[in-house]
Formats: sequence, structure tokens, C-alpha cells
Amino acid sequence: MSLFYPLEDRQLLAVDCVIFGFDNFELKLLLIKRNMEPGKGMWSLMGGFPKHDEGLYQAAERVLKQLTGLQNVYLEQLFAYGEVGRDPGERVVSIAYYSLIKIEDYDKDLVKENFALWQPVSDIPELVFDHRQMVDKALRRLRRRARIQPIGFELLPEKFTMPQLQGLYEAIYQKELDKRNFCKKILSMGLLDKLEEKDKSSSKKGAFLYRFNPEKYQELVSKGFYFSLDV
Amino acid sequence: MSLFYPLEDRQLLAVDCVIFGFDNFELKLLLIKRNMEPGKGMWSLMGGFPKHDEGLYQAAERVLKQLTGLQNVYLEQLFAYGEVGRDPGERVVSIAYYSLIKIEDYDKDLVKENFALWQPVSDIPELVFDHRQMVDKALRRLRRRARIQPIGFELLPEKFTMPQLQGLYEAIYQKELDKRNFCKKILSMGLLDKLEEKDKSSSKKGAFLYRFNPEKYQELVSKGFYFSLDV
DNA sequence: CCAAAAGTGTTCATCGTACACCCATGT
DNA sequence: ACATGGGTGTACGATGAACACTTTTGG
Repeated sequence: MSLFYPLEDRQLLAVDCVIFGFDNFELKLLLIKRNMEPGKGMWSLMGGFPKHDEGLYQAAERVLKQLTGLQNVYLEQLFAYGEVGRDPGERVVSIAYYSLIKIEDYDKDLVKENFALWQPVSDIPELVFDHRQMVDKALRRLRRRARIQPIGFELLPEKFTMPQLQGLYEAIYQKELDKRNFCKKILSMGLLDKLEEKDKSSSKKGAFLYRFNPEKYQELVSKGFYFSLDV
Repeated sequence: MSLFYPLEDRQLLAVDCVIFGFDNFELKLLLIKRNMEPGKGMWSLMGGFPKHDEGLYQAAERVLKQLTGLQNVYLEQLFAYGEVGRDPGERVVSIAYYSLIKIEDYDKDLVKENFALWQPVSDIPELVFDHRQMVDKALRRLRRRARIQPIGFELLPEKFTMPQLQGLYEAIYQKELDKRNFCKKILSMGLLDKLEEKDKSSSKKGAFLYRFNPEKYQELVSKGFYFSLDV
């Protein structure tokens, strides 16, 4: 290892992952029981340590895959937490990421192995260190982002109904929305393909399924379009 | 030093600072000539290494003060850059911050010592490593923030005129604004105190001076107010 | 007296918001 | 037949966008 900066302190780095899911009723977080000291046994975000030859994003991807089995899902850097005393064991700088996943896709066995549980964001247990801060920031970020980018779809199955989509935004913003206005607005953007099929699992009449069309979105964006939902 | 996580790699951390100023014509960046290898002699952001017993934010404050002499100015974390090869000398994870300063307040001697220069954002020289990425992200962030938070005032003197303020937003968004609409909108928020004095430095008639009132802003925010400027 | 920048109001279009009834179907 | 959730349109108010003339004063 060549050392261009030999006099400077090396420090311990971590990545922590705020993982969101949506079960058609509530927005949820995937939390683990921490299995090492300090803070062993406390609720915690899933985390890990980036290797010397591993980018931060790759480390976050690895951590996410370790717990959920998922790859190529929405994953974005949130914030770097670097207060000196944030981890009482030792000085650790943690880069927090947040992820949006389709809740039906995660790997149940891995979750079980890690003693992880889905917890509603409305009722989060006490978390280790400053993980609660991370969660709060992730929630604020998600709420800001979901207004201006079509990321809600990351939390829904490939095919979803209009009431499902509306329910998601209601869960994110903790606010009831008017279904006529919601539907009008979202369809007017022209990002959804309406399918022939209906989903009858939650009503007798059945609700039409839609699919988000990323190509249309990209095309519109390149023409200066901005996604916007005002909840 | 107690080691709770003894097996994990320690890594080299840095902070880099994107420093914005406004000279009544253009938005500018304070850049230095890098004085160490690798990349010695190239244009660069001002940076430094957090100490073991120093938070990331404190490190960024220190770096900012080293170059400008300023403290207690707007300083916000931007992003953590952690690609393996981003610094060809050695693996360094850099936490970028961006700062908004009143351009008349900086310490000229310090800037000279560091071989630093104010460069217009419209014409940024080639920068070392991934600093150009940092600058671009800082600009996007500034543009987003300045719409929804009253941070523009950080770039202006305590007292400023309406044309000055408008000029600032025009510089940030690279777009001409209608002075009637601008004035109407900004005054309607009730965040500015109009002073008796006029500034005659840029016209014969003179323009009234205003002052941003942070107390009023806080009060409005606590009542659910959102700053918004649509440029 | 004139050039140069400051200051000020109205109209129109757009978009968000509020709101209520009919439809389809499984039981 | 009825209960349950799905689907649809209109009217009003607020807000952003376009736009032109008068004022002041130093030179």
C-alpha cells in the first residue's frame, strides 16, 4: 500500500441501511437485533464495514443483499454521520443509505437468520446509537423525493391498482387523499400503462392494474418534464 | 484506544469544501491550487483530514476557517464520495460540504497564502479528482435549496437592495426574472424589513435597503409556513 | 435635460381543491 | 338485493406569468 498521506489518521468506516417496504397498509422498516457489542441485543439498522477495495455504494449494496437477498433495487446515499461519540465503542463514521424495496420480494430466510423484523414507521422501537436520526432523515428524504420523482413504484409490485398506489402515498404522507384528484393528477402525467387485467383481491368489482413505464418517464424528462405530486 | 471492531479496515477520511460567493454579478467558487501530491498544482477544492477526536462537521468548519477566516456561516454536508479509485494516490473517502459566504467578509491574506482564487461557476477550470462532480452536485443542491429555504441571504451583505437580491437569484438560476413578480413574491412572504436608508452605489435614484429577519422566518415556519420562490 | 436604474398594479391562464353519485359483482 | 370498494367530472379560488409606464437624480 502506497501512502501519499502518511501522517493522517485512518478511521473506521461503516455503512448503515434504512430499508423501506410497503405492505398495502403501512410503510415499514426492516430492523435487526444487533448481534455485537456495543449495543448487542438492541434494535438497529442493518450495517457493515466497507472493505479497502470496495466503494461505499457497493458496500451498501452488499449489506442490503445480506439481509434481503435483493440487488438492483432503489438505494441512495442519505448522509454521513461523523460525530465523535456516536458509537460508544469506538469512533466510527457511518454513511447511511436508504433503500426502497418491494416487500414481497425479500428473502425470508435471510431475514430470519438476522433476527430482523418489519416494523411500522409509525411505531419504531428504540434504536441503537443515532440510528433513529438516520431513520427520521430517511423519512423526510423519502417524503421530499416522492413528490418530485416517481420512486413510489419501487415500493409496489410491478403491477398495482390505483387504490394501492393512492394508499402508498397516503402511508408515506400520513394524510388522506381525494381519489378523484389523485387519479386525475397521476394519470395526467402519462407515466402509467393501464392493463386489461383486474385485481379482485380486495373488492368484488375488481380494480384495474397499472404498470409504471420508465421509458415514457425518461422520454418526458428529456423534454423538460418534471414529476410532481402535491400531497 | 479500545477496539470493539478490531478486524475491520481503517480508512483515510477527508472533507472537501465547495465555497460559494456572490459578487453582485456572478456566482463564484473559491478554489485553491493543490499543494500536495497527487495532483499537485491542479485546481482543487479546499480540503482536510478529520482528526480522530473531531466530528466531520467540525472538520469542515476548520477547513473553511483555514481558507476564509470565517466561522458560523452556512455550511452543509453534501455527499460522501467513496469510490475506490477516486483519489489515485490512495483510497480516500471524502465527505463534501458546501458553504455560502458573504464574499466581502473573507480573509484576503489567508486566501493569498493558499493560492486560492474566486472563479465564476460559469467557467470552472479543470479540477483534481472528482471535485468537479462535487461542484456540480453543490450547484444542483443550492438551486434546489434556494427555492424552498431562505438561504440566498447567506450570500448577500446584512443589508441589501431588491435589485441585488434579484440579481443573486438570477445568477443562481441563470435566468432573467421579472422584477415586479419577484418583488411582489418576496415581499409577500413578510421576511424582509425595509430600512430607511438607500444604497446609491449603483444608481442615481438609489435603491432601498432591506434586511432579512430570521425571527420572523422562524415564527412563520412554526405556523406551518413554507418559503417558496418559483424561478 | 437626459440617461439610467428603481419602483409599482392589473389581467389572464393554469392548476389545485373540494365535492357526490353511479358501477360492478360476490355473497 | 345489498354491501363493498372502484370509478368518474365540474365549479371555484388561488397562484404564477406576462406586461409598460412613472419616478428620481447625478452628470
